Amino acid sequence: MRSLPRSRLQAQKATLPGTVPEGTRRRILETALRLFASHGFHGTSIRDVAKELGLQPSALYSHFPAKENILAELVQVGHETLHEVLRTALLNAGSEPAEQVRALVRAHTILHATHSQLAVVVNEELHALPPELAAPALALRHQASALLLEVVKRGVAMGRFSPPHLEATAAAISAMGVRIPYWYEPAGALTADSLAELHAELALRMLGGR
Amino acid sequence: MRSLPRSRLQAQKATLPGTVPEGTRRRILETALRLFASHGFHGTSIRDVAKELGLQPSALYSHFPAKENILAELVQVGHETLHEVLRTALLNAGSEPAEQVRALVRAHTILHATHSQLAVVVNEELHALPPELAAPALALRHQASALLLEVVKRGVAMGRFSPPHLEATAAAISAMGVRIPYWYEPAGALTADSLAELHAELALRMLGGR
DNA sequence: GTCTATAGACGGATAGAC
DNA sequence: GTCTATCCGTCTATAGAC
Repeated sequence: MRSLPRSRLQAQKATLPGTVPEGTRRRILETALRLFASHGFHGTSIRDVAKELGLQPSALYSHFPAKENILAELVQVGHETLHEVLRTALLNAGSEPAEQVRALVRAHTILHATHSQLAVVVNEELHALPPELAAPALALRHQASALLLEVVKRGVAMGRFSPPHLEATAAAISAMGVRIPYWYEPAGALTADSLAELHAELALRMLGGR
Repeated sequence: MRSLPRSRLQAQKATLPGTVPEGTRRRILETALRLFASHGFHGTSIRDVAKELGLQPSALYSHFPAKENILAELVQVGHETLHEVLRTALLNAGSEPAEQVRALVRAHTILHATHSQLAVVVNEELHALPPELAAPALALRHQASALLLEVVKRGVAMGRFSPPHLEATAAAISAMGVRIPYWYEPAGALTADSLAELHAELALRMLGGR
């Protein structure tokens, strides 16, 4: 990345959710997260990450066996966080399908609005991992998308929802969240909580739930 | 790209819309489109493109001055096509806001469903271009998104729509289309036309237009 | 317009001292 | 755990013959 052309995302804080302990290892992950989000995995070199941290390139190999393992850990943390956040939201929601959809969409929206860079890396750079490193994250992803689909199906069965198409509507609801990093500005007038309410409302409209 | 890890998209036909004449130049663009969509711009080398075409790497430089000019042309064609398709759709629609939204969403959906690879490259690899090469495409993109926003605003002013939030709802409508390449399978049961109708319906539900 | 050959920079990763 | 130094493969791009 000698040229440093454009940046995919404005370089924000790059905070890492989850339970990664403080230290150089975590600083590597946070720096790589920021650079991968801006320039992509293949557009970022080990030297770029090291320079940003004031380290020599070889120092990184005391913390990760290879460059792709840095990405793998980011992707894994991202998927674990998503899955955890959705699962908790659903557990804390009532039994009414509309409330469950609200809870899922709110959690999905807030996660994407507050961890934009991780969302971008998880969604755009997963393909750079060899299958064996991507597999655990893919399994979590399928579980997460199944959560919404099941709630929607149950709502339809109970006569609460009337979406024009199950999978396409679930995909549209999910798409709202996934696209947040590309237009939403946290510093703007719209708070993450407000956006979460908005998306919940739009989801229920799509489902015919109101 | 010695390792060839994962592929972001199933390798389809990779047809190029627009008016690029037949010949080696076009074959380069189509091959690069397929490889950029699968492995990204930085994950694809000039050698990869040449090998796929049965050419030597140096032969490509008779057609393009540099690798980034191949991407720039793909990005430009993609944005020109999008803008043209939306403009035409709007011209052929009536004056009723709901019909105009239907027309825009239908066109947006069909383009993304039938040119998935170009959509992916346009959306995920634009950042790899230096600003001066990306600028014309960015201008077209802003024009295109303004089309939807203006129709929505007019519909609100006429009392036809009642979206919970102008920009967020327009973003959600656009997101449906942009995410198509990541889940829709053209060979499946859902045709592009059916999906277009579905998305138009979902858009009008979000707008409170029915 | 395509070839062979290669220049010259940059890539990931390792060896070994401290 | 970080450093210096380096290996060596791949990268984009060019030179020059045909």
